[in-house]
Amino acid sequence: MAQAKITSAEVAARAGVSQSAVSRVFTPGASASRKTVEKVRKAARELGYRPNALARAVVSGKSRMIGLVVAYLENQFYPDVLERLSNALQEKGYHVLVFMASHTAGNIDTVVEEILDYQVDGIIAASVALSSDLSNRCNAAGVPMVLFNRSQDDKDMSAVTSDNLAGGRKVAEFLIAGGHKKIGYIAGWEGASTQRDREKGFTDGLAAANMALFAREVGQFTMEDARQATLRMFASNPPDAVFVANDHMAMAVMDTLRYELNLKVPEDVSVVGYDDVPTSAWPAYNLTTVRQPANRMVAETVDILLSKINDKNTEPKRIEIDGPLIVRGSARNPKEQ
Amino acid sequence: MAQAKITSAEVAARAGVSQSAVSRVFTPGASASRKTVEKVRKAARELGYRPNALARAVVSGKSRMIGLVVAYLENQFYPDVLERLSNALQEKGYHVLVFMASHTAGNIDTVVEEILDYQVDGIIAASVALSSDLSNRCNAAGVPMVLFNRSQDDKDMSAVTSDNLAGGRKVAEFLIAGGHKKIGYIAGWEGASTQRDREKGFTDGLAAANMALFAREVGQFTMEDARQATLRMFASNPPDAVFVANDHMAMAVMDTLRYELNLKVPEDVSVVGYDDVPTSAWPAYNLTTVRQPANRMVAETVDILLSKINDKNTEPKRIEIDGPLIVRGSARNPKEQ
DNA sequence: CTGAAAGCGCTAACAG
DNA sequence: CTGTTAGCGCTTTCAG
Repeated sequence: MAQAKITSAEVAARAGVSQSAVSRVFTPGASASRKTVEKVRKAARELGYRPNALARAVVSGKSRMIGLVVAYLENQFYPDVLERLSNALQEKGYHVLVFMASHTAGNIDTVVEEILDYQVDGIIAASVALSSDLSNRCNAAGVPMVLFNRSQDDKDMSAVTSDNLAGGRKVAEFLIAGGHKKIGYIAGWEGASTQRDREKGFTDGLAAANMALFAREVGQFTMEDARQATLRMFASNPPDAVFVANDHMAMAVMDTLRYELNLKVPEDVSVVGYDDVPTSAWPAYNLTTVRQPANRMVAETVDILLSKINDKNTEPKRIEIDGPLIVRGSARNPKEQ
Repeated sequence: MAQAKITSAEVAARAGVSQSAVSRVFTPGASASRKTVEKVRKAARELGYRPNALARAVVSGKSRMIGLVVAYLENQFYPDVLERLSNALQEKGYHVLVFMASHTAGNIDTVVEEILDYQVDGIIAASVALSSDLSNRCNAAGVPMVLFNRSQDDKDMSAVTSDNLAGGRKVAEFLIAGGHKKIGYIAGWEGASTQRDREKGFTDGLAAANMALFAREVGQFTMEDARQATLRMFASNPPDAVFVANDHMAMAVMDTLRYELNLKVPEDVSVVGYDDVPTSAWPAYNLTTVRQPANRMVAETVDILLSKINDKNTEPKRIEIDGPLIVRGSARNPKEQ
């Protein structure tokens, strides 16, 4: 039957020490004599005692929980990131409280309020834009936050992204080197900084070679919108290459090209994506793409967040990590011409 | 600057009522006069007060957090489930504390102990097997647990799965009806109940038609192992159809068949999977598969867990939800012969 | 190093 | 309905 939970007082009684002694034994930085430690550990083991993390949090003001806000897990990049993030944080003794900022479950502002209620030590917002009002609240509550894969103009906000500008430019250079003349772009949701930066880098790269976008459609970062965008683009004036703002959409674009438009990739059209999600390496897609170095991005994110937790006065940091172009088979390769 | 957090006492002072009055106003089931409610709400709004969920949890014994143990998010079925689970729980006022039971971050037993430390109200274990010792600890701690997509012999353990036995049988019948004579099976990790049940249902279905497995290899539920398994199977005695224990592996099998073995699917080999993950519907795979009704499985899981939280004496339940065979193009279709 | 005592912010009887 | 009074389980001074 459900045995009542063991308290430190009970352990203390059994070990013949004070309750605070028990607390010290289970507090990382505290000191106790070898003898006390042994007695307490023994009693604790026999009773099956484990400290109550919540009570500890209430009094110490540190919950060792990190709130993670994430919008949708359909794009493979995010499960991957979630897993890495959770692992990295677990290693540091933190745990992740997940909040889905989906459409159904109330708006994002509500979600962040709820997170704050749980006294998280920090917040990671993955691919969600926050009202500045909200970031103020977090600040007011003294809860550091870092944006993952999004950046905001707000100078006090830490953010980790890949170098989307450079990435977009690399794609342009690659496509130009491949001899493409009619280059199209399928955009993501235009409110996203990643979308804007990738496009900017891309068109800058084009401009550097005196070229401009031959066609442009918006795919909103969803597969269905990307499909529609592809159909529209190829109905009017078909390009010979298309850069798609992320892999998730790029795969929809490839499918649409191949199975609805009967076009060959890369013979008829070159396709390049962004992210390098696991699926992109599958033979069926074999997608040329810019890699977002998830491991390094995660490491930086955790790093910044923990620094800020340990010292609230740490300056906000914006990091852009360079990612390589991964050349596979979905785009004509200049080297092999 | 980081303003100190507001307490109910401060709100009480400003509203000119007692601290407990404030507590009542913010406690769902409690009663307070219209007048008090107004005064308190006003003061709270002005101060930006929100109740501390952790302090509440300590004293009430209810944290309104659910621990979710999940092993790996690479198989798309799980991100999908995680998202649905989190949404469903959020709607009921619960939040999800995620624990990755990965290889790197310590073994699963440790993970569950950590969850328990956070005083979660319940645990959902997705696709992870627990030592019976561990389920005892949860029981002892009075924390209900339900297994998702796994079942265990332990009769006290609630579990929600699809009807894997029936699913496996459907595949056998479908393949037989398709006129296949040499039917192979690529197994998942053999410790998994899903693997065992799917295979059992499948071979039972074969046996009912006086057939037996023509070939069998183990793919461990990973793409690379599945690839190797495929290579082995087709090197020795190639079947004309293969049932793969889940979609994640099935896609690796298809890729291997097409791009390494130069076989056509379904002309040379029929492939059928299990799960119906989003990717399976993509034109590149167009995989015939047994759908696991994630939405219903999630709904049941949440239902069972919350019932048990509200009344610890609720009987454990094992639910198997029937899922349809989704006929697409990766296997020869009897109807079209 | 150790115990006693004072809280952390909140809920839950308990009288009124 | 409301305020007062105890705690929840733990950390953290503070003397010793």
